[in-house]
Amino acid sequence: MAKVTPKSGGPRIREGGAVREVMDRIGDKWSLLVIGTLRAGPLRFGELEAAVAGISQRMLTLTLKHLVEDGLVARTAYAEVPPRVEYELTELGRTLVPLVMALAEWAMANHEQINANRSGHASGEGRP
Amino acid sequence: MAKVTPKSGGPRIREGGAVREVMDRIGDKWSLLVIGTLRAGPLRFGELEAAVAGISQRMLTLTLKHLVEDGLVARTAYAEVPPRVEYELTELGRTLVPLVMALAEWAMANHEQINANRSGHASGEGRP
DNA sequence: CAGCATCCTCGAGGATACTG
DNA sequence: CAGTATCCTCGAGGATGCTG
Repeated sequence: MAKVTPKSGGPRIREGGAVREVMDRIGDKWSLLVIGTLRAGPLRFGELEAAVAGISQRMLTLTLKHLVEDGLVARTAYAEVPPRVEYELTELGRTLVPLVMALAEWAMANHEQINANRSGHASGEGRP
Repeated sequence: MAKVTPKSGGPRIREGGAVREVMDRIGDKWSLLVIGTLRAGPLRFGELEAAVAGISQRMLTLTLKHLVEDGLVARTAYAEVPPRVEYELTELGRTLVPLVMALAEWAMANHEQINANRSGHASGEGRP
């Protein structure tokens, strides 16, 4: 996989590889939800589990592991009992917050219209 | 259910339902790729297939069908032979373009760093 | 509390072939 | 050219139980 078909005149962007690559990482709903949830500050595992609510413990573990690996989230374990672990966005992760929030806001602003379109999409879809 | 966004003061956003819902639709990589590809103007089925390149014909069909149902993409079939069908973003779909592009640009700007972090994520991930 | 490990299901998605 | 139909695989992801 490589270049996209260069279209005449249009401001073409090299979206082939990088976007796909990154999307495979942060493109899944859990990652985006977690990032959005962490934007306010550090949270513990349990807090995240409650905040995202709907995510399984396994998925939260995996998602966090990936995000930490990618350097989007920092994990801090406090060696005490009971164990406490906090997750927070790194600088890199924070640069993603505005995009995630924009997406979230778009979703909230338009999900009704989308639902409406989906129900009877023979009337006037797409024309707000 | 026209939820307002209390983004100022209380840094808590009602992201539970709507975001998840919309993410399930446009959150998959194919939808985002297709939307991004269509931003320059109408494209025919075959052009899209070539432009996205990596997408299977089946997935393109399904993705387009969903996007049309959601009112993000308009389908125009010209009754002629050989058949010609063009897809283009609706008004609603166009409002999503800036976000998609922002995501694409973020991806291209940071995928190297992410890859670096993933390889040896004990060095300087995130930017501590 | 935080988090691996295991089993199992279910549907996203690719390959292929056919049609209008 | 623009799909539709069918089969089949593979891995995302939930449920459950155990450990540090």
